Amino acid sequence: MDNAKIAQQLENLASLLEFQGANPFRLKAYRTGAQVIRDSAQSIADAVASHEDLTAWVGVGKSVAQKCIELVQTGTMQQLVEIQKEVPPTVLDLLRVPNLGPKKAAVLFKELQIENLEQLKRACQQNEVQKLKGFAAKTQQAILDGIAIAEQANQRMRWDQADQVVDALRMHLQDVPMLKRLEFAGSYRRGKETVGDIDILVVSDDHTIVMDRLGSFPDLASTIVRGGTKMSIRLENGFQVDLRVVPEISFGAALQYFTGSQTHNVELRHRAKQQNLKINEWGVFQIGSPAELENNPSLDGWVAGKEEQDVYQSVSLPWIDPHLRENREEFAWADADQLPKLLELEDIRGDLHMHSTATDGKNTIREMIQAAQALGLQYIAITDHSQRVAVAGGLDETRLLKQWKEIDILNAELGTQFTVLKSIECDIRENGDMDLSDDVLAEADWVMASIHFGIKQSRQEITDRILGAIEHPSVSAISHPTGRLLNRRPAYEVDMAAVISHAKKYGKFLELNASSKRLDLNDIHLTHARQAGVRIVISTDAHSTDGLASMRYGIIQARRAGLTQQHVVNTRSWPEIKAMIGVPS
DNA sequence: GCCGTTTTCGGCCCGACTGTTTTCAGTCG
Repeated sequence: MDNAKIAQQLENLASLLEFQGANPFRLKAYRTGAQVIRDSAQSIADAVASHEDLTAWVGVGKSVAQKCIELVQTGTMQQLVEIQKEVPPTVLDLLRVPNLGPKKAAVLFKELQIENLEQLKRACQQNEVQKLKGFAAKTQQAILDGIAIAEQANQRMRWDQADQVVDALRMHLQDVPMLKRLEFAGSYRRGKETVGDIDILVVSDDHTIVMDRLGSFPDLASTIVRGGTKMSIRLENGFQVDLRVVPEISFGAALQYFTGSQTHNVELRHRAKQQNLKINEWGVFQIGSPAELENNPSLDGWVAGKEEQDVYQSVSLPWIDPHLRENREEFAWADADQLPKLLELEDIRGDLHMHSTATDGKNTIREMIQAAQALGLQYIAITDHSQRVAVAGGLDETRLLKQWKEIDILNAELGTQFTVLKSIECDIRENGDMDLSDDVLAEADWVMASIHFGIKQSRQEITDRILGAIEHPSVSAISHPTGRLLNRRPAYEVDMAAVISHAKKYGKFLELNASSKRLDLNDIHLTHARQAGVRIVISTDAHSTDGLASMRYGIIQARRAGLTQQHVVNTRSWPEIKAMIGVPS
């Protein structure tokens, strides 16, 4: 059982206990434990096998440790099994309904035996819900509205989709009269691969005019709440947009607060408290000061809040990049004054994964070269599909060798200014064989190996296929190593810890596929690769000249994993990369 | 349930908004 599964079980346990009204701090403890376990590069299963003391991990105490041991050794958690006899797991669906939290859901379960969305909907329609104490007509209607939202796709947006919504909102809001500052916060600003809602932060002396403008956004479906400083709307596509209007003196504190993540903020405020300070969205305050009592930044006791870096500075921390704010390593780095200089788009010198019209790409090699040159790149690899990918017109050896002759001619034309690598995205067949002969692969400049078929195989089979490819002398990198498609297809079963250690041993690279639909590896796997010393290649997998712009999505993902220029191979010249392939890192 | 450079007990981040209320609980972020 891997860390993610263990974390999921702990979270389920916390949610079901919450339903039963358990001590909130106990739930917090389980959820903290789950996050620590999910983020850790070390396998819990391995730690249990070697009788390691799990309570040495901060956030894991006696109880969570015992549950981990039980899960690893037996595959189940008795306490979870027991509680599921009392509370059916389907009740967790109820918690996805906006306006319905654990307290109200528990009442509905207890009083009306409601276990799922279908039963809840019927109870509302039959006016059973509004008869309950603490519920009334408005609450019943709010639940009914919420069910419709929960039944909708209810997915998080991919970051690139959120980016488009943000652009539209910015265009709509930026010329509001008397608008002093406008910023987008939340998981969008943290660059998370998917975004749950959009958070807008505004400084203006006139709250009404800003909120009225948001209320006229063309894609608006409904206004959820509107108060003095806060407004929430729902868009036609179901997504929520939150607006906060704050005074100029509070902008930094509010930006920090609404950027999150929640666990990052909890840690920051915890540190503030130890220094007799309190941080909220209005600023940093001396505890017990008049301003703290009044929440009025103009009074004494206000310490900081105008700029985000002032907030961090007030608790003796350097400004921390939003991409790192997940309460993983950033505070330890900040304490040691070792925050990394994160990778930037300008650091990238080449793109080592793209397709041409020879297979399923939309542009010719010459067009891809021109587009790459326009972006300032020094080299590209044309990595068309191999023959196994028949639907894409994958290349057999004859066609591949012909393409390489074409590339020779182009390189002769280009001179020393730009280099096109003779490459291939070679499939790892279901039986573990490479899709092209060793002789042909040996002639390539650059070989990426990837899995497109047999993705339902067992964890062991898929892992073995990838480990075999890593060992192949001609393979340089494994592309989109987990095969996931965001919001569409989960990762296939693969032992990433084994892949990472094998890549290290054989000096091969792992790809961060920058396509906004993939972003594969994810931030956690990238972090583990960095910690293990495995080098990463970030590439676009472009199927057209436009696709080359996807590099920026990969940069954000890499930054979230704390990657710097030195962790990423294609920040180097091609000859430097070539010298690194197959050299254990 | 977890934690500790004030603590092995006593605290655990913090505030806005809504609805059902006579002063606050629930939900959300």
